[in-house]
Amino acid sequence: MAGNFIHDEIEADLAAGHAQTVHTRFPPEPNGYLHIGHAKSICLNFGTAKKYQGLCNLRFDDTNPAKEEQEFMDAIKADVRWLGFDWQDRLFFASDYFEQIYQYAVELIKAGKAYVCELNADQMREHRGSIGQPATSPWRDRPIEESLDLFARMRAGEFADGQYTLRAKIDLASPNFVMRDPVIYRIQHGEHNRTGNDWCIYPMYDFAHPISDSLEGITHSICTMEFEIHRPLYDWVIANTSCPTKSRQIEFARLNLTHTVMSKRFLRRLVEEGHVRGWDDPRMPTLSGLRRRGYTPEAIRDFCERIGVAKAESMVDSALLEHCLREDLNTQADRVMCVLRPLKVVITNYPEDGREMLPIENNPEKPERGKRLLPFGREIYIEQDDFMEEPPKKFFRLKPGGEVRLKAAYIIKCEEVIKDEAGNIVELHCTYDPETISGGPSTKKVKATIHWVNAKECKTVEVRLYDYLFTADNPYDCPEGADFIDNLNPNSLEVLPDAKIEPIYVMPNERFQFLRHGYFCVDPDTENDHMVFNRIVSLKSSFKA
RNA sequence: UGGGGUAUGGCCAAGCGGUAAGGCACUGGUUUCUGGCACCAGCAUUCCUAGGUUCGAAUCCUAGUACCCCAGCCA
Repeated sequence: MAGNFIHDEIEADLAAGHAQTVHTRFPPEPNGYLHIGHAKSICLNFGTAKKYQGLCNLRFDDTNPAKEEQEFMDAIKADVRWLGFDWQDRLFFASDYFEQIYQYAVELIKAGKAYVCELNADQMREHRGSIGQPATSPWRDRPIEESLDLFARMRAGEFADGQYTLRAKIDLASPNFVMRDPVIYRIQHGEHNRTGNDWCIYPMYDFAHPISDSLEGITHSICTMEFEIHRPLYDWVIANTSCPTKSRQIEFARLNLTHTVMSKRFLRRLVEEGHVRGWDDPRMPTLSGLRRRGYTPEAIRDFCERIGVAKAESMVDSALLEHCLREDLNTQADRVMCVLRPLKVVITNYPEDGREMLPIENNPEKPERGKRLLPFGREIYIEQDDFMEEPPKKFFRLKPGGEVRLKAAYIIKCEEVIKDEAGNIVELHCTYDPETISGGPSTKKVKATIHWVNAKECKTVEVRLYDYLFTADNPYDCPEGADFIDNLNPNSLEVLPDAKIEPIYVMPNERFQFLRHGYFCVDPDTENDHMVFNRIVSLKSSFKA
């Protein structure tokens, strides 16, 4: 893994003896699906641990039973594994530490460093103070014994939600609001998906996280920039409790990608309002969406490597992700010919019942992938776009009287354009030159080689072409009164129900390069007699009309 | 308006006082039975601005400017 400022810090810590090993963690809250932004964090945490021969834990930060679900935990584990990372036997849950966290809270109360407050949420807001104006709490000087008793009764379930909180006694006048006696425990009745009804009080993130890190022996707690102002509190908790080890929090900037949104809240809206077909819609930046689309874990890891890690807010161009994908798939994916929008071509000088099997390479980047045989015949389909009746000068595919090579077959010449009454081109009559068989002695050159399929021996398949979900680079950039939803790309999905593919057998999730089009993946909607392909990413093209 | 953070080409990003890495994008060209891939070449006299220190500054100092985050009993 390439270095970054976090690694510089880690190396300094190692050199100074502040840490002997490197132990990180990836701590998702199981309240949603992972997206490519999480992939950055996963690669950073697991990658950093590996770089320094350390370990990385997977820990669910499940301290808010109202939001968290088993479904998300299962999906998160599957996504992390799919991305290629292994937490071995180190799957942890903040909820495993509830009893210990509780005891640390008691310890704080006994030391006069925490107290039970009776302000409700609204009152606490009113007492929060403002810039230059300290917060207040009438309960700050409650006797230790009284807080201890109240806290025990909070745990025992004697009170209603919100009636009491436990607050750390730090500094009501701090310019950093996080330090103005933050709530560290709240009452929340309702079932927790792992601890059931064992608890009705739950620790806040700011209290549970440093303690969880410490209990697991985490040396470097890597998180995103918005937690930077929480770091004094993170350090305070470790310094003011007897928790076993000291961990250091280091923050980095989260990933933003052009043409998409990354916040869980907005992704949820896309799903719930039906703008996409689910969390795993191939247009979604979720790992499950990218997986279904056909993205490879290798490409995603490579992308996370290339974007770097820094503290400045940034928005990475989606073109980089696409580049990583093309680079990976170029060597991985076998080539196949598929005509997306078919145009029938009759080769008039080819025998009526003629048929021959022509060899074609599977992957020019990998000769060891060998060749396969393609059926050729008198009637074929070519791409509608590969013929133009009145082409611009730079167009060098098929035109009236013009010639092109059919990949792995012959050079054909367009003799006649057949149209219907409405003037639409319905068919082409061409002739072929038998001397120009691919691999043969002919030295005849033409400007273009196009793909084709045999009309008699091809399969009709459904192809789904995906484009950016949002037209704007930054979907949040919208006129006043508008919403990011208004930036949705109306053409983010185009379904082609009548594509023609050469006769092949496919495996679920298998990826191909459709020659001259792009990379495609078998979608799970595929059934025996109905194949569905997703376009993962198109090929680059330097053709300019 | 208090606190915290960040500013290097269109987009990321190295750089840590010795004279601006790399990738993506883009632009030319070579090659090609994929207008793909590969290959070659080009792409910041300048690092948010203005002063200062120094033989020498993107790097140090001073003063500004812009943007992001913070007043949940979310994480």
